Amino acid sequence: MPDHPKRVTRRRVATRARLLDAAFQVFAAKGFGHVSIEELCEAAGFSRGAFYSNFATLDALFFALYQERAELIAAQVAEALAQDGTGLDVPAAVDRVTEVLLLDVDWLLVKTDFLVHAARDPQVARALLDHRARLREAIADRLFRARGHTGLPAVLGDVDGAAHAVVAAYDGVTVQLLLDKDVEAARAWLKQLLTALLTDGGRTPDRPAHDPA
Amino acid sequence: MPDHPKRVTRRRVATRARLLDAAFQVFAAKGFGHVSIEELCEAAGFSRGAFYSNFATLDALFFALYQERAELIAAQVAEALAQDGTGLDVPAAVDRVTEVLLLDVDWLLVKTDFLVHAARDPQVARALLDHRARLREAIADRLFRARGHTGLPAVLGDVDGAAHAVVAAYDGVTVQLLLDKDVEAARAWLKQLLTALLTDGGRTPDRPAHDPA
DNA sequence: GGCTTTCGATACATCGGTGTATCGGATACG
DNA sequence: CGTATCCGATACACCGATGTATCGAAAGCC
Repeated sequence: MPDHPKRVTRRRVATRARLLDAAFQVFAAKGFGHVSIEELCEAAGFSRGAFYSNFATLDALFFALYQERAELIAAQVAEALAQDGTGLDVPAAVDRVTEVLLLDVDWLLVKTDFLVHAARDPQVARALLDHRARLREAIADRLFRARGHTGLPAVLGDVDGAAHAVVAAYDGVTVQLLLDKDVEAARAWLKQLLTALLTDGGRTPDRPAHDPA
Repeated sequence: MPDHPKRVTRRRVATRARLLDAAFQVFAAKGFGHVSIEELCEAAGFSRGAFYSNFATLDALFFALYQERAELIAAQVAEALAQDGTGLDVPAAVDRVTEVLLLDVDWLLVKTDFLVHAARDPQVARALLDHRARLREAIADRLFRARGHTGLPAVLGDVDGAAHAVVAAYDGVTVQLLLDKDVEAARAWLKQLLTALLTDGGRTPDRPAHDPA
C-alpha cells in the first residue's frame, strides 16, 4: 500500500515513469496477464521494492499506464481535428486523424488488453467509456462545424450518431490490424470506411458513381 | 504430451467436451491469462490428470475451444444468410445475422481474449484470419446474390470490400458492447451501421431523406 | 467374462511469484 | 552541512501452480 506521499519527490516521479515505460514495452510484447511484477521490474531495471513503493497492485499500474497514454492520444486527436479552423474540409481531417489513430501497433495491443480487462471490471469499464465519450465529443464537434458541407447519411441520425460510427469503424479496423499487422492497409481501409460513413456513399451530385460491376 | 490415441474412446470425447465447456465458462468469467489449469479442472470436476491426458498446454485447449465455437457460429451465420434463397431482401438478412452475431456476450469476451492472444502469436493469428476470411466469403456471396437490388456505396469497392466493411462494423460494435453490456442497444446500432454501409445512406431515389436538422 | 488397453486420480518434487519487513544509501530541507 | 525523511534493494517466509511418474479403475475387444 503506497502511503499518500507528503512530498512528491522528483526521484519518485522518475522511477514511476520508468516503471510505466517498461510496463508499456513488456505488456505490448507479452500481454498483460502474462507479465509478472518481477519481470516488469527487471525490465525497468528496478527491484520489486520500487514497484511496491509506487503501486498497490499490477492492476493499478495498468490503469495508470492506460490513463497516461490515452490522455496523450486524445490530445493528439484533438489537435488533428482542430487543425483547420473552420472545418470545411472533412476528408483532410479524416486523413489526419487516421494518421494519428493508427500510429503505433504496440499501443493498440496494450489498449486491447485493457479493453479485455475493463470488460470484466465495471470500475475500469467506466473509465474507458469516459475516455471514449470524450473522443466522440471531439469528433462530433468537428462534424458539427462541417455540417452542410458534407451530407451525413440519414440512417446514422444526428452528428453524435456519426461520431459513434467513426469510433466503431476505428475499433473495427483495429481488430484487423492486430491480426495482419499491416498498418498502411489499415489506414487506407479506415479512410475508406470513414468516407463511406460520413459522406453519402460517393453518390453526391458532383461526383457520380460509376457502375462497380 | 498427449499420445496420438489409437482409438478415440467415447470416454475421452466426453471429458474433453466437459473440459472445453468448463473452460468457456471460466475464461468468460476471469479471462484467459487469469485462469490456472488447476482452476479449470476443478470447474470441470476433474483432476489435472484429465487435462494433461487431453491437452498439451492451456494454449492448446484455448485454441481448440475457439475453433469449436467459431465453427458453430460460422454455421449459424451461414444459415441466417442462406435463409431466403434468392437474396432480394438484404435488410431482412441484416436483421437475422445481427441476431446471431450478438447473441452471447460470454462468447464475445472469449473471442476478444482470443484476439489478444492471436495478436502475439502469428500461428494463432493465421487461424483467426482464416476464420474471418470464411465469414467474409459467406457475406460477400450473399451480397453478390443481392447485387442490383441494393446500391452499394462506390467507395467500398467491390462486393468483397463491402463484406470487409460488415465485419469491421461487427468488430466495432462488439467493443462497445463489451464495455456497456447492452446487447439490445448493440444490435440496434449494428443494424443501423450495416444499413448505412450497405445501402447508399438512405438516399436511394425511392426513399428520399428528410432533412435531419 | 477375462484380458488388454486407456484414462484419469494421486503423490511428489520443483519452481517462480508474491507480499512484507527491514536496512542502508540517497535526497530534500534547514 | 547535518539531519530527518524517503525510497528502493535485499532477505525471508509462503503459497499456488506446474509437470511427471505411478497406480487403480473403467472401457473396449474378443
